[in-house]
Amino acid sequence: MRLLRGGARVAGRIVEVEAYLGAKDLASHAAGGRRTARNEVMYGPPGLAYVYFTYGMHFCVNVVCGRVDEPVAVLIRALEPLEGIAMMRRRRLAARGRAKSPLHPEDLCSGPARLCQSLGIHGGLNGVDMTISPNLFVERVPGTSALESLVRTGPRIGLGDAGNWTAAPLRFHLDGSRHVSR
DNA sequence: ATGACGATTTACT
DNA sequence: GTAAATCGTCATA
Repeated sequence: MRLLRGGARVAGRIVEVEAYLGAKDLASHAAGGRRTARNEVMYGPPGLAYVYFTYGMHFCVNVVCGRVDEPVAVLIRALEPLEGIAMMRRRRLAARGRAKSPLHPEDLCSGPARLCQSLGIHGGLNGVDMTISPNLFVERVPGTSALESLVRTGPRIGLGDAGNWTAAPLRFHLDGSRHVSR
């Protein structure tokens, strides 16, 4: 699968995701059935983009996957850059201000907030239909498949204490990809 | 009204 | 490994 940003035509292959499985998932923004202005689109139909702002400075993007009123979503954590790499680099450099460390190709989209910088994903895209919108969509890459043997699983990253759910193996990434988050 | 806390990134010791 | 940056959101009062 790949994530594509329209207009400037910037795209990447999805190589790392995390699943958030509804009201029972204590690590989810919708844990316990919490429903607020911020997470409202998680309760919408599948295919919507749930874009949220966090840590006072970063955006992250999810694909809503559950039925209406079921807050299931998949957080896109990393991409392998495919198109518009020069644009990605420009946006990342701009977002970092005058950072000192070098910006390697594998630093462009290897993290949920990094990929949002590279693709120019912001709060204005919250709620867009990713199956239709020319601005932001996900599509299958012809001739490819996520073979189970190439996908590894593990605990989700960056969670606080989420009880039983803290260590649930709901992070999935392509084995051996240099573009997954560190 | 207030305060604690992030589904993170970056730099520094 | 530890810590700073930085502010919207949410629970509590």
